[in-house]
Amino acid sequence: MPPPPAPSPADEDLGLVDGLAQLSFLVQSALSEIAGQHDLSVVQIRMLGILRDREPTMNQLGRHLGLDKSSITGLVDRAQRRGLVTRTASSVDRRSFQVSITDAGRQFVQQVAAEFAERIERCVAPLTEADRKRLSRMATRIVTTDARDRGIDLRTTPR
Amino acid sequence: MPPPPAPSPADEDLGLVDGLAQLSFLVQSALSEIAGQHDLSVVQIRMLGILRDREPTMNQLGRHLGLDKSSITGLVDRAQRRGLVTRTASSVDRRSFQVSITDAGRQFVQQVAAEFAERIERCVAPLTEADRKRLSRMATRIVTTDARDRGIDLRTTPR
DNA sequence: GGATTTAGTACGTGACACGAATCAAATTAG
DNA sequence: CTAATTTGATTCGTGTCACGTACTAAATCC
Repeated sequence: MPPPPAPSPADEDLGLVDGLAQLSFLVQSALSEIAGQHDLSVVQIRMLGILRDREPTMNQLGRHLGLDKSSITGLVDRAQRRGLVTRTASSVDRRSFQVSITDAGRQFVQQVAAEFAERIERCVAPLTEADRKRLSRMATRIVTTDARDRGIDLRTTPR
Repeated sequence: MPPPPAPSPADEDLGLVDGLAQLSFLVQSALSEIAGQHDLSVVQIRMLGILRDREPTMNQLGRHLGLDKSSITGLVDRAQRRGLVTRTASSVDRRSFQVSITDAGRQFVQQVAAEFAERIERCVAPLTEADRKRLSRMATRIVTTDARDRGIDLRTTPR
């Protein structure tokens, strides 16, 4: 949430909670803006990002994105209509499909990822190299711990 | 974007860019989940958070949220319908309204903020106290620098 | 005073997200 | 080996959100 500590003079610390909240809004809006320039939504990009090194079923994709399966159908529909992904009938379960990224989709995601990286690095420029290293470590730590906590999810999905 | 470095053994560093991206997804999903438990959306909560210590016009509110004015009408409409905010005719400009949070809205936002803080602190627990302090400082630094860069926005809006 | 800008609304469109209902295929029970 | 249940996915209806366009009324400019 926005700057609560209005009554400060110089550079007041926002506190961990508000700082992280605002940082997440910053990152998200950067992502949204860049994706938008390629006429893609954040969710679409997130999906493509997942599909970079995975070939999940609809269901698995839904779990990755934290979305209901009923949301996935439309998501994949739209992406497929634009030639970003494909549905392939599963050979083991005749009910399910494997979702794969197409070359076009891969190009998109690479382009967006590059622009995003550039943007983030610009935001992070005011930090010292040592701090950036620390920040990277800490973010990784938080994210992986959380992933572990809420049921394993890391690694690809070829199980 | 999800865990790209799959070929690692222990706790590989995700890198700054991916680490921050995933961290932002984590924060956002926490926020979304908590807001959802109170039957509110992230945007609604964000708006209420802004209105905690501001009383902007529709237009100013839109700028705070980075949304088009046409989006604001519906947003405020829905919130007003639920008794979370009010529109008050401006005394200086007969075209515009001041948007204010109601007591009910304030209660909601306080409750959500508390739960959110608790959740974030839990996520951040694996870090040492010193690291948490550093993380807070760095997040603040990034956020405030960015705000300064893209046209001043900090502080309340009584300009 | 007339032209232009500004604040907000109305309307249509489209992406998401969800829950409930549905169907077919797979799995489990008995 | 049927019968019952579970599971993968789709459809449909609803609601939020975001945008662009068009429009009204009030300010402001000249």
